[in-house]
Amino acid sequence: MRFSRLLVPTTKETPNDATLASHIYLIRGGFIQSVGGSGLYNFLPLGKKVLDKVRAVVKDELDKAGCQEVSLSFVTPASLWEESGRYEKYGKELLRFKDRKNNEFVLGPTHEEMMVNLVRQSVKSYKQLPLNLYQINLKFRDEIRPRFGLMRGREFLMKDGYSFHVNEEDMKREFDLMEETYRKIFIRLGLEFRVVEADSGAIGGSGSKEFMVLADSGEDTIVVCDNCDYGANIEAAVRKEKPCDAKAPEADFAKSHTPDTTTIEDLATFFHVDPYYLVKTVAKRALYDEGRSEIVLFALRGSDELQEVKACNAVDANDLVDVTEEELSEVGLEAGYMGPTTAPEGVRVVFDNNLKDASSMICGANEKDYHLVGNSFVGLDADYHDLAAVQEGDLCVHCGSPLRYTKGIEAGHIFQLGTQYSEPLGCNFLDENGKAQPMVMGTYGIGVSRLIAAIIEQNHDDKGCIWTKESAPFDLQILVSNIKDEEQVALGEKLYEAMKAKGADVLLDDRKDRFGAKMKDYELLGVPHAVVIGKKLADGLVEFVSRDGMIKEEISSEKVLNFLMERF
RNA sequence: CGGAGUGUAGCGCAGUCUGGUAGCGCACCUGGUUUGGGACCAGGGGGUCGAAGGUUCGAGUCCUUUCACUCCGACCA
Repeated sequence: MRFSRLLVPTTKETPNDATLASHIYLIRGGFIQSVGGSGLYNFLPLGKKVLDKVRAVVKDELDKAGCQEVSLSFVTPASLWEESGRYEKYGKELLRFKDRKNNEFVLGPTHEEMMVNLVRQSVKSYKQLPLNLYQINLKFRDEIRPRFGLMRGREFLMKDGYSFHVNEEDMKREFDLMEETYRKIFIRLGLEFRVVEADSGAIGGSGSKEFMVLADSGEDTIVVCDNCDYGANIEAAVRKEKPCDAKAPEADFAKSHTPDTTTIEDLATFFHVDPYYLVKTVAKRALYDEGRSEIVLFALRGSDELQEVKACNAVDANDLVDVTEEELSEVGLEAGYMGPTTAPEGVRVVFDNNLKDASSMICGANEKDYHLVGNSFVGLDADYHDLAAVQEGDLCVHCGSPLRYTKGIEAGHIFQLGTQYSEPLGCNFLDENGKAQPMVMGTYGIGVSRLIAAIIEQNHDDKGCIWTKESAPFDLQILVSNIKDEEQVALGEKLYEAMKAKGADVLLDDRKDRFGAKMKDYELLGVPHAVVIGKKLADGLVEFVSRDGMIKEEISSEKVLNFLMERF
């Protein structure tokens, strides 16, 4: 391709809403173009090339692993979502609309229902299983707050795959195969990543893993162990039971007057105890289907923080929202003095696992200005769940080493679904005995357009993009410094034609601009290698540039063709 | 949905308080000079001033309504 013919509107100025490197450079480099803000983007020729290359890697590895590509209708009848029960559960991110006949449709952010529908219509026998089908298509998610360019757009390209099996065991085999396949994809794309245990969220199911591209700008906090390979999203991370060095307070059970002592900090000071021996009681309103909701008290140690996703899962709610003091009063609760043991009738209480058999605890008395001391939960029959967020320094359940936080970009997610969708949607097969059984499913996603952002987040410098080999828009860029110098042009053309003939994807910068402008554009676009044909050609020399580190190497102009032929 | 802002040329912005010819930088077009780090000179094109209504002789500017977008928070593959 000739630069003079290429539509790449590069700019010097950064768009004012862009803060992330990937967002800035993808826009400035003319890869993508914002469509009236709001998380919608056009892919310009260069962006489309990168997208296609990433997509090709994904497809190649999946096909090698035996998956089959399909393409599902983008518009989905709402009835399918009603069948699976997700129509209500999914919330406002699901874009819903009606056609002229007033039938309801959705634009799917993920396509479990559609794929199950496809399979239940065409697969009847165990002989046709297992099956792994995927598509790489646009998805739409009506984000509350789209931002960060391709990282969190509303419309995005995603690979979503679904596998169907006769039993759990075979599904797990496929799940492991997909993990391996995903690893290959991420490695080929040149990414530094970590596979972590995750919460399953709205997709549902159990045993899910996320592929996190490590980057400081990542939106997810992940907990990792440096000693072993344990890694988990903060939403799902577990830790070794936490001991406490501080002495337990000695007190018999009693009601204690504690005016103006409403925070854990105040209480710890007031009683001179470690927060470990205090009960933190967090009230949330849990939202369920059909608009039902209730106030739930989550009790955990004062030294811990509530992990909302865990809490939400513990009560099987669709969502948790904050409650106001007025709402608390209505059910007889007093902010700052809530406790799990004396909660008013009808208020649901969930205990953190860490409180099981705990003693010498201090908690709110559910009465203004009073706390209860000397509580013992030994043998207490209560609703116990893991509710606490793992903190840095907590110990790994596998090897006992300290855990630490890092940031990641979620670029892939694989789930063991089981029969969660096949059962309600009636996706059954006949087994050897002619008995109908629901298929056991797995589901696997990769955010393809998000991967592009992730690649740049991880691979850039202060000048622009540094594409990895398999994601680069071109293999090589040939930069003719002065387009009026016939010798330079002649060599540039010769190399360009020769490399093109060899099958390399080459970009020839034949524009009339000055050297500086061309160089800046090269750095911004981030093609892995360039040949710069400039002033030194008079001395028989050209430069070979590697974008990563901007390493320049002088090469004889006579030998450069051979050099390139060997290298590309 | 809560708080704060912004809508003026493709992009970034001034002009609005105090009503009176629609501006600047970048980008774009023409001609010329220039060609190793985003050049220079000269000339030029491009606007329903987010939308609707109102006040006024006159509205980008004042009033009312409305829409959109951005940022912080909550939330989220």
